[in-house]
Amino acid sequence: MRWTHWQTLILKTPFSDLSFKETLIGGQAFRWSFNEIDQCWQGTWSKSFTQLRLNTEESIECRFPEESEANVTESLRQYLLVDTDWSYLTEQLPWRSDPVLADAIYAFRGLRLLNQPFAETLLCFLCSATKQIPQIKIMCENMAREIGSEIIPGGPHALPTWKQLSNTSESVLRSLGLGFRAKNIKQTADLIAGSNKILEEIEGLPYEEAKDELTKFPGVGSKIADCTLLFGAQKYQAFPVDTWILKVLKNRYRLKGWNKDQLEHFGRVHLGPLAGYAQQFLFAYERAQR
DNA sequence: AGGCAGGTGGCCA
DNA sequence: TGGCCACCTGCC
Repeated sequence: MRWTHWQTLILKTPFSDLSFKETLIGGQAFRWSFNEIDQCWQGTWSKSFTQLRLNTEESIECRFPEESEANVTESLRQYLLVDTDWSYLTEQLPWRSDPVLADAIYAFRGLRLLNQPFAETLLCFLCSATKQIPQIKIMCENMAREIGSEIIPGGPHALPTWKQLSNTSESVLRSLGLGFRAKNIKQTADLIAGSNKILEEIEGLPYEEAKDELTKFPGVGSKIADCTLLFGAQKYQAFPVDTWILKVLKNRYRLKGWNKDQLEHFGRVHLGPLAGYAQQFLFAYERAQR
């Protein structure tokens, strides 16, 4: 594969080495890996494929297969939200009165949320139930390879569309290692394929309504709906409570005995309209201690 | 070798 | 409402 020359992308907010890596493979996206031969990160989203490396902290370099669509650089800029002022958003978080959050922000300075395609985000997180990140990545790779379309001739495949998934049998999905998630994905695919523009409509709804709609899909509960809205629809008030956040809240915030609904409510009230961004810091911080 | 992992949904008190 | 459990599969 022939690559374009490396281009520089200036970032409004710098990364650190740690936050760059955490942003790509920390668990909000499952389509990035380190290419040892080229010594850079590579990943796919939508119909795009790119390689990235951290240049200075204020900029990254990117390149694309020569056959890429003309707008691929702009697509990457939107995916990475290069013009968003993440340091300003971080300032809005209640770290001044919250030493746990302050520590997490300090450790992962420059961490950001990606702006992933909504449909793909839903699919990836439907795979995530009781699975660790490496396993989720394998499921996504398998689906892309066997069902998704080639992005570049001879290159990687995109994740399948919901249309492609609805044309795939549950047993084929099971053969790709999805386990009991295969049934949920198949049924969700049939619902989406049978209703024109339903995902676009949900993505455009206000947070609460979008969450209500998403949880109507089989296999999508509160946590997966919140991940989909946070990482795939830029609804930053979404506050996914998973096992790691449960640990943070129960142990570091001393909220043992609270149930999940109460903890979700606590997060929303205490962390405010950017609760999801705060969650990403807390998640990274807690996982780093394991 | 058995238990557990970025959950969800159904069932029962 | 709240607790318990099955559900696939792979990995330690």
